[in-house]
Amino acid sequence: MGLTKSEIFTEEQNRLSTLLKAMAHPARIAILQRILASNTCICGDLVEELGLAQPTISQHLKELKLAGIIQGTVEGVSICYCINPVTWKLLKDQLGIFFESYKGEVSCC
Amino acid sequence: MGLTKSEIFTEEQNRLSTLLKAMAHPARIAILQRILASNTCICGDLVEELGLAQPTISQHLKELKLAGIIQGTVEGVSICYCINPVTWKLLKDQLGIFFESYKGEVSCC
DNA sequence: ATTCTATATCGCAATATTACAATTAATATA
DNA sequence: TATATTAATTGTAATATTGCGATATAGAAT
Repeated sequence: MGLTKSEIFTEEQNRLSTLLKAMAHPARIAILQRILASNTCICGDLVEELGLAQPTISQHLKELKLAGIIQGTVEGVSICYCINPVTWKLLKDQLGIFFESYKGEVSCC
Repeated sequence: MGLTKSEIFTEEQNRLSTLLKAMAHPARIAILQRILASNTCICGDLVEELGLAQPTISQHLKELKLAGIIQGTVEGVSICYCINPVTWKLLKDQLGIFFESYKGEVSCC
């Protein structure tokens, strides 16, 4: 049916998977890396640097913004994007807990 | 076109996004949480506990296995799944670096 | 006001994902 | 061997994602 049954999962599971999905594309990873590298925000540069058409970049930015991972403000003619610190911390913490909770070595397989 | 242009991205970007995509579904988050909770592996239990049909669960397990996040071995009639420690560490470290690299507060937007 | 520049939006085609019923495969047990 | 039991596979319908050309929008500069 192509439609995720979100009703049967917890809020936490849905929230985390939504955030991961927003990051789960090489172009969006690249965009985030670019933002992380220059801390200061960018935008039109991405089109040249990534090698994807402008509408495609715009769409990826929209998805990241929709998920709350980045935020953008008008900066004259161009638009300045940067990390949304709140979501970033939330995701970082939640992933931290998630990955830390594996205490390997009890191995069964 | 519905087809990601992997050629234009780095190995690292593709690898990371593939792993994130494998995790980016509430059912697969739930499966991982279940495995993390009982360290020892499970399988048929998931069908009852998650409320998804058996083929659906099987498909999600296959995706996690394909990405290398979990591994499974035959255990009599049932199959035992558990975390793949190598990939787990790799993903944990890479995400750690990624999220740590944001030193907020320089704020621009 | 007109024009330029930078982004966003729309619409579409190609492909991918999600979910499941039906079936098959594989192993255990009677 | 026949029969459960468990999980994988196949096929299919519904929906989502990716990418881009064409177009629209908004602000700056002339």
